[in-house]
Amino acid sequence: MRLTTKGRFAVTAMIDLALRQQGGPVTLSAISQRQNISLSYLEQLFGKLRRHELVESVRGPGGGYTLSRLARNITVADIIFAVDEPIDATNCAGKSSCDSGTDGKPGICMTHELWSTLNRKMVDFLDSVSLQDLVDQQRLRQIQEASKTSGAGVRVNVVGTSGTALSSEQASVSL
Amino acid sequence: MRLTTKGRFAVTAMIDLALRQQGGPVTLSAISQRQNISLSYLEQLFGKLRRHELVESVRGPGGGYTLSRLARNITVADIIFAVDEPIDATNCAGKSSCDSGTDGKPGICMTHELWSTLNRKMVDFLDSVSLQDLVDQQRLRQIQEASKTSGAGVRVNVVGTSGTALSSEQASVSL
DNA sequence: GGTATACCCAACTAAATCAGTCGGGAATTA
DNA sequence: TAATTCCCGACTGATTTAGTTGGGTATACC
Repeated sequence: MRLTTKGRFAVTAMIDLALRQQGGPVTLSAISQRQNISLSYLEQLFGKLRRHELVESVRGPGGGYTLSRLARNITVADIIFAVDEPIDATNCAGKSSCDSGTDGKPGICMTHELWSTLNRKMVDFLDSVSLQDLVDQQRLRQIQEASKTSGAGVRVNVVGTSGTALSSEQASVSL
Repeated sequence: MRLTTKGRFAVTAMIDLALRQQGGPVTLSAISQRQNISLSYLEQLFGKLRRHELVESVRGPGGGYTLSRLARNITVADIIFAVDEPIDATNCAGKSSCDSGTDGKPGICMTHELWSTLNRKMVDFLDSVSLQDLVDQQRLRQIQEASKTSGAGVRVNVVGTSGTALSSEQASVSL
C-alpha cells in the first residue's frame, strides 16, 4: 500500500462526485474546475476508477460520472487501490531468493510478514472509512461554517459506517 | 505522510539493528548483506536517521551504529518521518490561493482538513507501533519457527509498548 | 606511523512515477 | 450536423527511487 498525492486526488474527486451526484451525472470538467485538478489527469484517474467499478460513466451532453455503489459501500482503501495499482508490495514477492539468512537459518525473510502485517493494519484502517463518512464530515463542516456567519442554531446527526450516531464534536475528532 | 518502500527499507534496517545491537555497534555492511540493501543507500538512510537522532554512530574498526534510545521509545512514525522528509503534505499548504469555491462560497478548500485528519489518524497508528513491538514480534516468529522443527514446547510472553502482556496468538494478530 | 576498518558526504545516474499535455477518437443529445 | 462528454494512447518535464562512484575523516591496532 502506497500513499501518494495521486490517491488523494482520487479521493478528493470522489468526495466531490458524491456530494453532487444527486443532480445526475457530474462532469469531469466541473470537478476539474472546483478541485483544481487538470481535466486530462482526472480522465486517467476516472478511467481506473471505472475499470474498478467504483464509478459509472454516461456519455454525451448531460453525461458524466456517478458512483456505481452507495457512498457508504465505497471505502478510502477501494479508491486508493484503484488508482495506485498493487505493485506487489513486498519487494521480494514470495520468491525463493529471499532467505536473508538470519544466523544462517533460512526461513522466510524478516521483512515479509513484518510488512504484510503492518500493511494489513493500514488497509484495515483505510477500509474502515467510507466515502459517506467523508461526505458527512464535509457537509458538517459546511453547515458549521454557515451557522457561524448566519448565527442560526443547527442540529445535525452524522451517522458513520459503523452505524454509530456521532455528535458534532465527536465527528470532528473521531475521523 | 507518504508511505513508500524507502520508509520500509529504513524500518527493516532499524529492526535488524535493534535485534543485534546488544553485541555492540552494528555495521552497515552487515545490515546490507543480511537485508539485501545496497550499502551506499543504507548510508544515505542512516545519515538521515542519525541527524534525526534515532541512531548514533561509532567510527573506526569495531564501529557501526546503535540506537540512540530504547527501542520501546522509537516508533515506526519516527523512522518514516526521518527518511521521508515532510514535504508539506497538503498540496495547498494553507495558502490563500486555495478557495476552490464550492458554490462560490470561499472558505477553506475541502481537501485541507479532510486530508489533515485522515493523515493524523495514520500518523497516530504508526506512532502507536514501537520498534520494540516489531522486534518482539520478529523474535516470536523465530522461536515459533524453531519450535516447529525441534518440537520443544516454548512459552513466551511478549509485552507491547502499551504494557499489555500479549499471548503468542494475540501478538500475531494484534499488530 | 601505517594500515585496515568504518562512518561521512557530495555528486552523479538509470529507471520509475507524477502530473499534465496533446491529439484524436466514439457515443449521445439536441 | 453540431456540441458535449467520455475514452484512449502517446508524449513530456519534474521529481523520486535506488544505487554508484569517488572521495574524504575518525579510530583501532600493529
